[in-house]
Amino acid sequence: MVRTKAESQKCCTTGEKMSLPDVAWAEDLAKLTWAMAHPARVRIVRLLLNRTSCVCGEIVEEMPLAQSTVSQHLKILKETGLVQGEVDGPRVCYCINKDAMAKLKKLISKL
Amino acid sequence: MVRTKAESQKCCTTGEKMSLPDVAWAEDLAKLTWAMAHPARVRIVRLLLNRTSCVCGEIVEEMPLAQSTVSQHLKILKETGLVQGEVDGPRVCYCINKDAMAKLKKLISKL
DNA sequence: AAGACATATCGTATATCGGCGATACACATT
DNA sequence: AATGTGTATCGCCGATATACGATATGTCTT
Repeated sequence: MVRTKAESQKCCTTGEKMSLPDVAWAEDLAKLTWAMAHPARVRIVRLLLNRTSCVCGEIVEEMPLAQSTVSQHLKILKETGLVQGEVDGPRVCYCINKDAMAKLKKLISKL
Repeated sequence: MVRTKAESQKCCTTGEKMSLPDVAWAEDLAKLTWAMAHPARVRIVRLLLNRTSCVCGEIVEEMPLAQSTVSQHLKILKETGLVQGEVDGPRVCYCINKDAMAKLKKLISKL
């Protein structure tokens, strides 16, 4: 337990009636944050933001993980919509879905 | 697989050399996002932001979860620093750690 | 000291994650 | 058709998350 007083922030001041935050919204945000809740996925997103795009193989090279593992993480990022994959001949080119990223940033910033 | 072309966003344009994003930073962000990666925890945070503070029991009442489960989620939020608990007599009063929240928002916004 | 109350922790069951190698699949080239 | 290359999926495993009831801990009151 935290037994020390909160130093710079007051606690236990009031208790207004609160409106139940809608569950759907919470699940929405949780889904997005969950996608970013793994260092590998954070790095992948970061990678894709630094470059304009990235072929899957390049991502694998940058990560200390097996190709199949990276592919799994990419799948998760795709499912949450944060990343898009475009088939480019024999390879797949990934890029950030800016709309989804914007949504994540908005939801977090409006917390 | 995603087989459709990304409509409004160009993909596979260039491939600049990228600097490996530091792992520590990724782990930092992943830890914070992981704390928010569950609807129940998102709702708890939301709850604490709406009110200035909240006694544990009130949180339990608002959630469709057992008291022990809520306590577990609170523990996770405390461990990541997003929330602070202050013992107030027989009860515990929780509030948001604004510094940690600011850090989360900053890390996300600077993505 | 004893009881009532609030919260944390323990123990357990189940589900999901995260990792890998092996394999399947898709596309391009020969 | 056959081969090669790049990527996705499968099957498996250990580790961890999630949920709960039961119990322990701690704090007020009587």
